[in-house]
Amino acid sequence: MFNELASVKKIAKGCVNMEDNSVKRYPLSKQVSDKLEAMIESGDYKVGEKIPTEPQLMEIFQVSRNTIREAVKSLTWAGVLEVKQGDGTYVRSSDRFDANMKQKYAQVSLKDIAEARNSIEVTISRIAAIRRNEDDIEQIAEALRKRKGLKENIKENTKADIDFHMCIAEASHNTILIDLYRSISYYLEEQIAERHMVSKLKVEEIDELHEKLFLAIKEGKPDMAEMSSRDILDI
Amino acid sequence: MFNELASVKKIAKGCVNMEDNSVKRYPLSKQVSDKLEAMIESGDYKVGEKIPTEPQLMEIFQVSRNTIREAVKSLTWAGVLEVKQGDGTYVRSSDRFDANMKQKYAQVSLKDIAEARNSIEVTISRIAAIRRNEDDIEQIAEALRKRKGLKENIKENTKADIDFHMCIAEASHNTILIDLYRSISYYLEEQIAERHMVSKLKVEEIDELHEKLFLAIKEGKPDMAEMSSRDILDI
DNA sequence: TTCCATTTGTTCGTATGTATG
DNA sequence: CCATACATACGAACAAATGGA
Repeated sequence: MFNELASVKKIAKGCVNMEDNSVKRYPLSKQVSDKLEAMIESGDYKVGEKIPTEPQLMEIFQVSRNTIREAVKSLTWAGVLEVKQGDGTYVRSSDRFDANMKQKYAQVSLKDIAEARNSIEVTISRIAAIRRNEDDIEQIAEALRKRKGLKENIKENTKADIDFHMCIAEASHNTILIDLYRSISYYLEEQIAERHMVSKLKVEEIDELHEKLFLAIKEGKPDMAEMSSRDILDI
Repeated sequence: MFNELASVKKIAKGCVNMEDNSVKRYPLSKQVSDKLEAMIESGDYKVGEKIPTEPQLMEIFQVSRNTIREAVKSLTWAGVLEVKQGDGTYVRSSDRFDANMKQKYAQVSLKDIAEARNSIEVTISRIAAIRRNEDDIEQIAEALRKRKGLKENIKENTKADIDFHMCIAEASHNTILIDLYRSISYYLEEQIAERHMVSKLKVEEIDELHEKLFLAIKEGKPDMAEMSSRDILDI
């Protein structure tokens, strides 16, 4: 079953000598976790699947059980693996990023989270206005159309709204800001979906504000984009 | 030196019996980390201070070194402790919130990370100008003084600079923004420490910009704070 | 500067407990 | 009940980094 794993390159014990006299530490446990993560990312083990047992991993990587456990533990804390005592270890997610977010947000007030999201949204709008390309503009325009289309269905509307802002986030071309914004947005979506329900403005006015934001980004005006974004949030 | 610790209640080995027949596992390492965290939260060990060495902790809690290390590790990953090989273990934060973002950031380009940090810094400056209180202003002023003081030692200077901006972050009174900023800052501190070395401006001009940011926050001018913050980063 | 004691880092072996199927 | 698999804990040895003599 794990024959293909027998071809795993022998793990180098101790340190790795670099050019000159510099030495880079590369702990066995780190080597193992790196290899495991690479295997997961390359699809050797898919999400939901069980990875080999600890004794099997000992055999595969030729290290002690403690080292295996150390590696598995780090991937567990990174959200990549999920361990079930008496059963086995499963692949939870191939994405290292949003796994931990939920746990972290659990204790923080919704108000702070919303504010953090809004802050990032404003700053993202500014960057997007500077860095967007033609493709981004097209994507945002499309999302804006969809957003305008539906009015009655709240859930659909919320989703369209998030899509619109996610398109803007993508246009910032900054991986970490995108991931931060997405993680927080999805978390908030689960918690509340009524930002537009408490709005003091009419639907038409909100649409207009979004239109303005789009134009600012399209025309590459960061200050205007930032202001428009703030206007939307200050509803 | 650690006599007051001798009074720590003996840690119960094995399991804790609950009412009925339910049994709740309470691992030694978890007991140790809980106690350590409680001590930190209660002020027995303050932020920046060194906690007892591993052998001392073994003596205090009467458990093996591996157990101590497991406990310390969990607090390290929770952002509460900071371990320095060959030196000791320090209290980084009494707040358990900032989980290990380091691993999450590992695959993202430094450029994106720096930009994300700068974005958050700008938005934090704006919020701080709105929400700061007298105590915040005093803290920031103090950090500004320290920042101005030393000029030659690069490492010290970097630390003072981070402290200054962390004070501003604290003044925003938004837990998640503070933690995001702190996590990213610490990560960047390890990666690069030369933001001011590549600066095109003279030291005096940089100082002046920081002074301006402080005044904007002190006088409660969000727009001016945001602009000043951006000026500092656009160096 | 070198040397050395201290402190943490990594890895192994071993034993025993607990949960699952 | 039992074989399997993971959880916890102890002890030991050596490596590597730090700070001070």
